[in-house]
Amino acid sequence: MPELPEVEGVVRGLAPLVEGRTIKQLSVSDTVVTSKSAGKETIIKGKTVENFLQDMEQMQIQKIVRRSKYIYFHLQKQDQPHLLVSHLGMTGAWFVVNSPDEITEEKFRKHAHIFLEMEDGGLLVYSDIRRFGEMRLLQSEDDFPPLLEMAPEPFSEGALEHFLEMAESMKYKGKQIKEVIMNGKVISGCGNIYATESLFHMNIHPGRKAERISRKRKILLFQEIVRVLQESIDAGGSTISDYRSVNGNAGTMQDRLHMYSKKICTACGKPTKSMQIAGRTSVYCPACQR
DNA sequence: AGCAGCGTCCGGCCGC
DNA sequence: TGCGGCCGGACGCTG
Repeated sequence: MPELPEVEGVVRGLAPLVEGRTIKQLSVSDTVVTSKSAGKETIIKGKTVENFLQDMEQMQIQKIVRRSKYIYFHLQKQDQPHLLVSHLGMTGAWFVVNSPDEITEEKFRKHAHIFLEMEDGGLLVYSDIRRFGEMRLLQSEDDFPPLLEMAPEPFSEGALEHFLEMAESMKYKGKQIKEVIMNGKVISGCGNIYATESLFHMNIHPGRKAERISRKRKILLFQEIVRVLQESIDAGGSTISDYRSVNGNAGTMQDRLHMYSKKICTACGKPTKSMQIAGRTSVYCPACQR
């Protein structure tokens, strides 16, 4: 389940392989064609398959950057800038190969959906087992307003201030802290894994109301989130279920997790508990976290 | 207007 | 072995 560190790993892998290259032609899987013609919004959002294929042709990939959990492909065609925004959903992955057979893991090979063929050879493939991922071709961020509402990058100046302002606003102060920190308008890139870990390290119960946490502890919590995200980036992300970096590479952060998917608290040895917060399973230690 | 809650997009995996 | 139920980012819709 890719969160900020995993997406960062994908971007770092992808950028040197495809920046500067031009998409000669492209295709999508029969599955996507069939689903889309049945009226579904499978992977390719806000465009027909036909228009997507036509518009993407001859695009030059200028730059690839991460923004929150999204991958931004800055593109250009006939001097016009475009932006391909890719979200990996639960099970999305990118591969740079010569042929789809080179995708070694069967489930990713079997669920390869978008094929971008480069002018100078090589194939950029998007695979997505559950098809929860998204691909949007825009002129710029302005074409898709939710992107404009994202919180600043957590490592950037102003991110802490933004977090405090949001968390202390009327809208969020009555909400459970885990829901607040997993909200992309409050903090960028913190999903279930890193929210769970940060709250555990801070001994904060995930169900505690935001307003019942002092400003001082909120600041420490924010700093802990940033630290955990950075630790995970340095470890290459967490390889959990279907996350893969470019070409199927794996990270090691899953070995450094202390609470996410644990049955026993790694601090006190007592059994953990789990509750639903904003519809998501939230694991915590009732003894350590208050 | 704004918000809570649900629907959407799915296959893997678990338990019976 | 077959099969129903559960899981989940984030937008979009509904009441």
